[in-house]
Amino acid sequence: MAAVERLGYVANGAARALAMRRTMTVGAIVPRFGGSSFPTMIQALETELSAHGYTLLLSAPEHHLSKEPTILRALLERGVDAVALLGEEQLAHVVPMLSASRTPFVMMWAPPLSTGHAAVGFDEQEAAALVVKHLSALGHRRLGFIGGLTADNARALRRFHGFTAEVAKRGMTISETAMIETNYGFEQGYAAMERVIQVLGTSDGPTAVVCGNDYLAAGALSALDRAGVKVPSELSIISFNDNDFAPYLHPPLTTVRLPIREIGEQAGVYLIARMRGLEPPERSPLHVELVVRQSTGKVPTNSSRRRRAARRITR
Amino acid sequence: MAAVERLGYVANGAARALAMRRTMTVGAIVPRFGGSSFPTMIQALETELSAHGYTLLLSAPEHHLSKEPTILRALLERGVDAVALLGEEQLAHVVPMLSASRTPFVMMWAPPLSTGHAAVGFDEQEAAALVVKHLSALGHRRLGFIGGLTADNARALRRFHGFTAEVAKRGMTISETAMIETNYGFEQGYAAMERVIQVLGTSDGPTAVVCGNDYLAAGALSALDRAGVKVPSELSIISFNDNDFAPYLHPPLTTVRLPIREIGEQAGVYLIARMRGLEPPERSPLHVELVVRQSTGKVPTNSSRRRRAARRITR
DNA sequence: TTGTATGCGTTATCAA
DNA sequence: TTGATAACGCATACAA
Repeated sequence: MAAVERLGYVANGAARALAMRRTMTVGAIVPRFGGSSFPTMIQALETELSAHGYTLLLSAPEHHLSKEPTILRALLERGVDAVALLGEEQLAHVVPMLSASRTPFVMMWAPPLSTGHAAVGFDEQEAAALVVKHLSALGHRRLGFIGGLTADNARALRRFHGFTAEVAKRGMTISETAMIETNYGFEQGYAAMERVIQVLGTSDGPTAVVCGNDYLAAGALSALDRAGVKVPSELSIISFNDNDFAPYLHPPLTTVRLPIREIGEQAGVYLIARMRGLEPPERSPLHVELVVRQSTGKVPTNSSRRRRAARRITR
Repeated sequence: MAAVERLGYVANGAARALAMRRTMTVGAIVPRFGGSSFPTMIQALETELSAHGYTLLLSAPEHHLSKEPTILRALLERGVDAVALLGEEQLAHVVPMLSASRTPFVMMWAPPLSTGHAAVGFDEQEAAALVVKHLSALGHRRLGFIGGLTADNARALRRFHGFTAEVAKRGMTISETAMIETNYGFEQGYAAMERVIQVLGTSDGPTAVVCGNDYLAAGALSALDRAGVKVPSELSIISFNDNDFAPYLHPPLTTVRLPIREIGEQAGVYLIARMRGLEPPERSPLHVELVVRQSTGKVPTNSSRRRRAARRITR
């Protein structure tokens, strides 16, 4: 080791990889990486991997389903020992290629058991249900939803389904013009809320709107502010908290906190076990959590007024 | 190629790297990656690299100056053809190791010529000066600054210096209690602004506060909202726009837009040229830009009142 | 054009 | 324990 130090010797990983038949490298394919909440997940993944001597090879295609098999191929040619993918929707060639090369892989932010492959995620529908329940408890009966594009985003789709299912289950109604699908982003949230504002107070108007993520929520809040609509007394907003900043918005929103860091962490743990030929440890389910930051937002209804009156009497 | 397709053949990159003496891989060391504005930069870098057949090996140490030479070493052992570093402050061993292995490297988000090494960044002091000039033009005379920790963050330090220098140059004054250094973050911005609120209206109180990035700004806005302070009529806020969301806050802030994506892009272009043994193209300087989103925020002064009166008379 | 041998730097195997 | 040697899979230079 003294000689190593003195001569500045650095091992040749290519030669080592050739002889050992492993590169101590893990690939990740994460589309639309910048401007999303994926970096948090990737940071956690990288931390876990590097703690065990692995290095992360990151591919960040600009478009999700960029049709080229070349991305995964490039990773496999680099000899990655395992691969982490984003989402369960993968191009047809992906899984076969991975299987053919006997490369362990895991799908991140995907429903655990749906595809038959290893996946780590949380129950997005439950998260949406949590939100609807909360609004229901506050007395809201008519809701809107500003969410991501469901066509190319399975996560947005699950949130949307969770939302509509719970609304139906509770006999609540949906404001048609306040059901908006759009790209994630501030401008998009702003534009969407501008449309919702048109129907506020009308028979189609919602008393609460669920935002698919905090970028949308921030934009929506801006639009409401500009229009002079009071949050949450005139319209309640609640948001999925992809980026953990909705609770700090102005006014702070009630949110569902999503375990994003944990996805990366568990994905790392899983892959490391697989690469070592060990049985991956039982994964503890990831929990979503409602974080209430608004004290108001309760919609007074006749029945709740009656209950309050009744309570007073009992005392 | 038909046989390749049929047999599912995938080249062995390790063997290829051994023979070719290059891996077509670039390493990046980017500390505190999640929750920062670095992902935008990295996405751009990766896009540029992958367009030329290179793959990105990402290291994301949790702490900036994690004392271990092992991070760079791991990258070099993987045989990266080039390395991208964040910032100009590097551990003593970094540059020597890179030079010894004759690995091209570039420092991202660093002042272009200060270190004698290749660096791509923008003039952060100019950005700060732009902000101060703007506030000065609005009539502000007494400013505060809520910024990042300057001790371990050269970028925050440059912004701070640019701010104080321009304030001094213009004969403006500084509100001592409104000069706050803290970690970037919503909570931190909130807490910092709470302290500033204490002195608002007093002789030490600022009429405008510059926020070191948009996380801080969002927190600060929340604190102001809670305290019932009107923005910008009672206190103006302006922010460096690391994450491009300050313009969409509530109320939208005037910001300095920073060319973050462009850093990654130029770093990629530079490294690719170096790896090919070509002379890197002349780099066009990266420009910061003031984005005004607040129509108000003007502080009425005696002189401006006089001017307005004068104008009225002229008509 | 097609085939063959050698080197790349390490690990692993086997013999001493 | 130490030393020599054969893979590892590809690129390249050279020969046919």
